[in-house]
Amino acid sequence: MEKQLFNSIICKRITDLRIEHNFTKEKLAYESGISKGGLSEIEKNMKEPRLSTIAKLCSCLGIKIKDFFDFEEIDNFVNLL
Amino acid sequence: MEKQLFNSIICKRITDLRIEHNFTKEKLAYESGISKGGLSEIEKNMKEPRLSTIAKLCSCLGIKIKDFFDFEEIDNFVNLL
DNA sequence: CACTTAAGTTCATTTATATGAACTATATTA
DNA sequence: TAATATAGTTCATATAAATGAACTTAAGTG
Repeated sequence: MEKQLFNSIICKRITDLRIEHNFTKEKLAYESGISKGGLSEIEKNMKEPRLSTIAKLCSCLGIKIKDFFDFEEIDNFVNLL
Repeated sequence: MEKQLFNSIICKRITDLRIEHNFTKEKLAYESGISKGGLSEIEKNMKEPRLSTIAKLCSCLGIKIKDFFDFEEIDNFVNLL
């Protein structure tokens, strides 16, 4: 089942950052300390990642949480909540 | 049960912003479209708010999500994840 | 071709959050 | 005092995310 629009851009953001940093799903999951099955389902927009999950990913990718949420598409959708 | 340190500063952030904007828990919950019971437990650090919940609160408070995560204490704890 | 390895997906189970109703506490006032 | 209203809390239930194992897929290689 497809989740909401807001979640879909968050999940896409994870994929974009992962590719940008040259990680496979498997590697990012392992090094972040989350399950690769979970990351797979998140990137396919099948679940909404928990905040603590996003924090682990950010820590692994070396970016601040506020910067995770600082990207173009997000501002178009926040108003729809 | 007390939740992790990272979550505690996120929950405190919600309380701080709510007070700053002169909302009661009841009013913020109602206007954000979340349950007041849930908000109560979040502010008491009994649960980790979902990202979509934080997004609703930010929308109601009129702040961007990236700014929600832009505050002093957060940088001290991200490295501990 | 058969085998191995790496990457990704699926799913049953465990664990956790969101809801809404019932409850407590406090203040106000008729 | 009894009644009402407002704010906040607790908890059973419903719903959803995280895990880990089993699975698929594809690439490479003896």
